[in-house]
Amino acid sequence: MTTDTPKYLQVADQIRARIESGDLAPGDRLPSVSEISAEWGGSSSLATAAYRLLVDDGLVVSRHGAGHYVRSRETPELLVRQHRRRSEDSPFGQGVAEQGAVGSWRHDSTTEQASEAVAERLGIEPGAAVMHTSYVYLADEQPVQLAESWEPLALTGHSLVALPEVGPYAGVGVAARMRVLSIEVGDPVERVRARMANRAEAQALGMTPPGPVLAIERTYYDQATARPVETADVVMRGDRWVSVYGQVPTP
Amino acid sequence: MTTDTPKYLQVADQIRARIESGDLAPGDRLPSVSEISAEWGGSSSLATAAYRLLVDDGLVVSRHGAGHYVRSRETPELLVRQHRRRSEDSPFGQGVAEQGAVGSWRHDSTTEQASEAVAERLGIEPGAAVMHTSYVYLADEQPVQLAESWEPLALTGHSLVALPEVGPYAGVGVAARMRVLSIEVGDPVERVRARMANRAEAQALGMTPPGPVLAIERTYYDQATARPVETADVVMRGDRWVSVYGQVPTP
DNA sequence: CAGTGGTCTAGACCACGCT
DNA sequence: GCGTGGTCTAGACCACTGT
Repeated sequence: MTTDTPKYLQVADQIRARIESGDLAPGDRLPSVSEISAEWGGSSSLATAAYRLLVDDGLVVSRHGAGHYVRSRETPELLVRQHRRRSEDSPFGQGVAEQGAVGSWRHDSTTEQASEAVAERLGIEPGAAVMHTSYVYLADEQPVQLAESWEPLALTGHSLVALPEVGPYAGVGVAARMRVLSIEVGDPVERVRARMANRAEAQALGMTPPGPVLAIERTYYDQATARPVETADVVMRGDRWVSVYGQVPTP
Repeated sequence: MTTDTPKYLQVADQIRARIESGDLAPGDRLPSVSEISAEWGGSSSLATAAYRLLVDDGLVVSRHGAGHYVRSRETPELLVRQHRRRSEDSPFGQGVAEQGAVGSWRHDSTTEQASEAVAERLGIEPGAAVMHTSYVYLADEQPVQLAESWEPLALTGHSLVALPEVGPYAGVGVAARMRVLSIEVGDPVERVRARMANRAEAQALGMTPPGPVLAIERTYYDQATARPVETADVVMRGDRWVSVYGQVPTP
């Protein structure tokens, strides 16, 4: 009864088992590469390959010159994106403020002709005029979220709120701005995906190397007519954000 | 002016550059390990290490005995996970059926003592008895979704619905099963994250290499008492699933 | 069959940290 | 200084594919 699983996997599995059983606690130092070589025979590459697996899995951290250690369970501070009813704020400001961080953003608006995809999402004809705004959101000066937003210009026309981020209605969120036009918007529809950041996003979000992101396609509708009034692509660092939907019932 | 970047990284970077520039197209065969050894000198481990990086990055696939190939960009049909109100089905069945696929699942239930994390989410004492069920969901025989579910045993006790997937109430979803106990559950609260699959998940979901996943922490509450009745960790392939929240208003 | 990738050995050299 | 991990060599053997 020979085992056909490679030896370096056996080594890794044994160490993993000792970690998961609690035999080795977070922060504990693991056997050195040469200790493993002595115990299992073979060359140093064996232990190195085993540790590489565990490091890739995030179970172990290696400190050059000091040894391998069981990773301490640091759950990085998570920013929360609460999808809340009847909120007047922009969804971004809420979560950041609740974490005690300082939120801010940069933006850039231009009018363009709706692409086929945007037109589809806004229920308008391709080529119709839309206001396109790009956002970069910062928490404590660190970019953490990107968004591209589109609104039909036919809706906001030449009103005070045509430019989302200019004038008295800057930064208050779609719901409040639309109310100026006597439009009531309800909860948005959000389509959430997980994917890898592309290079531009990774650079903008300071992710080296590129990591997973939450990509949300969000659309607000006029509650009276069910017509879309704003659609946006929101991209957030997967390691920093949780997007929350629904709420605990109040009995 | 020597470069201090390791040689295997240089090899990997050069191949990556050729792929990203389009010089090497998806599906193209890459230089063999021995060809690289001949070109760069050194042993086969050099090329092997370089290819390991690229494979881990998802840029390259290796076929044992056949060579390394530029990964082809398959964007498969997206399955939709609709988070819908007043639904009696389990959330999984809906989306799959709408895509014309055949959904099925495997499961495995055991009773255990609640861990600290699970107890926190269920609002019970750590160590209290819970029913723990592991699910693997398949669409057209392909595993596409994993879930770990916990329910307080104090709730379902020795009733017909203590085992989620046994008896007349198998596969109908939490809402319908809880109604048997005269418990009305509302919409769940979902906390959505994006992260990389760990190796076990990647293997279970057939993701080679590990890719981004949607990780959803879902909790159902008793609407009358606001007490949690079920909590689950759901993991879905990020390249296959969209999770949808909210709905277009009906004027 | 020849060619390929995956695993593994035995050991060398270097960069790093003080466990 | 000495032990540590990270890189690298030269090559062996096996498992797999048909490029």
